[in-house]
Amino acid sequence: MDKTYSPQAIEQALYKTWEERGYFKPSGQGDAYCIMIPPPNVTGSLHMGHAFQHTIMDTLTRYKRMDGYNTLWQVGSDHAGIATQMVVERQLAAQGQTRQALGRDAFIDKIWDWKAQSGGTITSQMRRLGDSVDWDRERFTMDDGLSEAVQEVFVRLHEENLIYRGKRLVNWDPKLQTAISDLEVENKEQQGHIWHLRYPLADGASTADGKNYLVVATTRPETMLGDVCIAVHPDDERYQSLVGKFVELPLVGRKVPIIADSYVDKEFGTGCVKITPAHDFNDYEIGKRNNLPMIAVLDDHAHVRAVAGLYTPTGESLDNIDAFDGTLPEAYQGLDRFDARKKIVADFDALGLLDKTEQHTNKVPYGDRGGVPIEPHLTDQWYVRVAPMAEVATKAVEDGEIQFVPKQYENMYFSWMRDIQDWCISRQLWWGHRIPAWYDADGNVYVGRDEQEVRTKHNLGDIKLSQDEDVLDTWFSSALWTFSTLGWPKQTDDLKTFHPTDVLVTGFDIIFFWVARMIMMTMHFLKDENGKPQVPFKTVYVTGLIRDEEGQKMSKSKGNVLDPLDMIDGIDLDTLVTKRTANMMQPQLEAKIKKRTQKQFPEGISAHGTDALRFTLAALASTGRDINWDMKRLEGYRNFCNKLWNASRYVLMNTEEQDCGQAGGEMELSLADQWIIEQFNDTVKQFRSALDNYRFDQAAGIAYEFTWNQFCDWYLELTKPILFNGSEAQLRGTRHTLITVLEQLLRLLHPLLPFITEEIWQRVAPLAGVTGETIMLQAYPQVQAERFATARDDMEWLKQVIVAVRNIRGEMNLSPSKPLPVLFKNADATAQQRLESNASFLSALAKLESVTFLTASEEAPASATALVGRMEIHIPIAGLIDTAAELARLDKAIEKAQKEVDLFSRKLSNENFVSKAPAEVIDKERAKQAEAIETLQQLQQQRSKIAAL
RNA sequence: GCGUCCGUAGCUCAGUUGGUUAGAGCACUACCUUGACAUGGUAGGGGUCGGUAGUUCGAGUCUACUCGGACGCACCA
Repeated sequence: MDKTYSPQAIEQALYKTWEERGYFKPSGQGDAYCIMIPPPNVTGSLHMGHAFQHTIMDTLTRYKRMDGYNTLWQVGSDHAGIATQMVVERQLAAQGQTRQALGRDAFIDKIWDWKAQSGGTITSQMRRLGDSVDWDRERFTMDDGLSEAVQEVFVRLHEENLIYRGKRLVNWDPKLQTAISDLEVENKEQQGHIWHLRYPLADGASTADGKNYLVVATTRPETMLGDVCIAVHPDDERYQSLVGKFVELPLVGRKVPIIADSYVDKEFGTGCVKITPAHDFNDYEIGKRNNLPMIAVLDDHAHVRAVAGLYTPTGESLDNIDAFDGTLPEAYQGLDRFDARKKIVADFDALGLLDKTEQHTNKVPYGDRGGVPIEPHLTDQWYVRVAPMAEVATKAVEDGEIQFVPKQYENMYFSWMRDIQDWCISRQLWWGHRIPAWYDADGNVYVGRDEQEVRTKHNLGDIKLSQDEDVLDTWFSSALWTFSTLGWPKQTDDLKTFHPTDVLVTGFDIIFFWVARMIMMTMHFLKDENGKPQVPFKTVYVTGLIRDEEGQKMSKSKGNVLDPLDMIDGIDLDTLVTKRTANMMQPQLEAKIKKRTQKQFPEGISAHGTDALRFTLAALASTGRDINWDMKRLEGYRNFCNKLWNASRYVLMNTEEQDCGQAGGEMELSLADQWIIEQFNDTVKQFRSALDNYRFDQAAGIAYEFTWNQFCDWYLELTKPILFNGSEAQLRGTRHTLITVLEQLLRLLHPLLPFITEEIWQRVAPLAGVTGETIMLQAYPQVQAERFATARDDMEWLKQVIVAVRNIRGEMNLSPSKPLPVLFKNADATAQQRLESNASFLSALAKLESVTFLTASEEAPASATALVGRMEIHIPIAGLIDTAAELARLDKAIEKAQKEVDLFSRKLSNENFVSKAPAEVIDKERAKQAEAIETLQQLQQQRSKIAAL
């Protein structure tokens, strides 16, 4: 083996072998264990958050696979409707083309081209991360099978009246020209204005205080073109007498009524609200409640129309409203919404109808993709009636059929499910699943699996039909992921075997988008043999966000994004800067990002390898918490890998071509051998329990502690005296222990550190008498019955003695190379036995020259001392050290002991404590007090002895 | 406005149902090229757990209030 661990030399070749040999496939044996990958965007790339989630999924998958389960990690990607279409449109724009010019079919072909070209990015990244997914089952939301599932679900839901089409107010993105769901709207706080407009009262009416106008406050004056009434609170004494009367709508010259509705807040603004049902969600509700018509004044581009759309409260078209035919004032026709706003304010001002203008902070809805303000817009859309499905889905979590880890996310889930809105599933895009609905010339709609089915079912003969132009929300297909990937609507063996799946690993940000909808859809369509709805998964492990060192979210515009592959392979500064500043939408940020990057990574990033990255992510994965990324941790865990590598080198150097006892022969296990076997057994127990409880941070800690602090620091050192001086039987015992413990340790660590463990295991396994092609398919270590209980106690005690001697050496500044004579006093029979039978360990690790036992009556010479229990350790200091240093050392120890004595005395002299605390607690405190007093006395005696010199 | 989470050593984080003298990694100090490893070894320094008030024999751990930060939901004419 090379002296230094170099991940780049081993990782990729190993993965290739694993994949080629089909190790990632379900074994077909044992209970099923299945994880569905959250499908990443097919044309995207993996970021640190993915690396994090994939580490967790792969760790679980490898653990369960080794533990004998029929394990499937299902892989695939989604088509990311808007995002992908935007990317390709941008490419077209760069060539001076538009999708409209290209036409629908040609444009979709372009997207498939783009998918073919960029779709490999993610899969190659996943291979670099070591993901043990079954590549032969890779699925894509737009492939034939999944498309069939989408269609089937749509048709069936429609038949069940759970999907309907209607003209409703939706969130409309005027830039992307499509509807989006509530979830895709981000409310941004913004400094704006609120305008107070005067609406003259009609028919000579006047307000209580004698004015001939009402004042309404609005942040969106341009919508006044579509006002249908003024609303006041029914209890508002200022306006009660005006209810039922009318105002003259300025600029448009329509008369609209004054109505009473308790939605209005008397305290806010003037207490009068203009109502525009076609342009505001609250107004829409008021309109429906009060049976008011709707006047839509903006078109799909959010420009003022020439002729407004006129509708009944439920969305049917009207020719006119009270003789108003919809024609809007010429002055505003064709104006963009914001230009219209300016002009309307100016015109009110000119007419003396602008009462006042105030500064106002309000929240403006923005589309999370297009980045422009969303316009509430009346359009025909398809909806899923989710309430009935939500009820079932909520109950599944309430009843514990599905559990969130950490549990607190269940609250978030419940709060969303409680007042869930119907889901707008149609999108005015080209890239996606085309809605399986056809229209005849009269606008009648027919839903079916294909045109032929529709014609047959509805006896349409050969009349002209045209399919709905729209596609479905990407999340509609993602919602079917757990069962569509397994072959549904066919009743496949895979479905029977792997569904319901076991764990879903995902970020909290898509609990609503994805998790909740998956639960609803799955439970609606999949039933077990008793007809009971099947959950898609039993556990939802929710991860936090990976942030940068300063706790900032990683984002392209901040220029603080880290690519997991750069953690693995390393990257030089220039390349990193180039990467971070490429394709900036805002070029002015470039300089800032460059500076920041140069400051953060003056030397670039060095290579750390996949294993170190994975271990770091696991170690940082405390539940339910965001992770502030820390390069130092990554470095530390690369060092850990190096440690494991070199420890293995040591083991191999001492076992290769040696008799490790595999062929029989007398074998004697040393105390250290026995101790490490028990330590390892404990570690297996803890490690498994950590994984079973999704505590990857603890698992990493347990692995680190055992490997470095026990196996390397103690055990390997303890084998040296035996390997250099042991008998045949002892050699065989120690070599056997070395190689078998290492072999098992590698198996234990494999789920977290797949590459390094496989690489080493290939050499180690034969020496340990283990056969098999790969560590991946070896049995996972099991907890064994305890074999060497006393060895563990003996060794832990011996370690204390060694540490005590080292401590004296360190504190007294004695050269590490100088062997020291040591005298033991007050050694009881057990202590003496422990010391005598392990003299070689003691001498080697504490570097001793001689060991002497003093009887009770023998006086120790002037010494530096330490206590282990009641036993005194003396290292004669004559000629070695100055007494001042030893006095200082003792003073420190005395101070500490004194503190303890005080603490326990205080506790035990507390009447309340003694009378109320449980007896066992008191006994424990008493014992500790006695111990502390004895320690203090011994130290004080020793001090006076030294002081007397 | 409603709700959730977080605030523990210089930094990043653990700390299970309240019970020893609060832990780890990194960073720091001293010494050490010892035949697995300087991506190393040995020893060491460092926090009273955001604040206040409570409950309790006992609180980092429970309660209330409070300060600071993150997030979710709702509202804003």
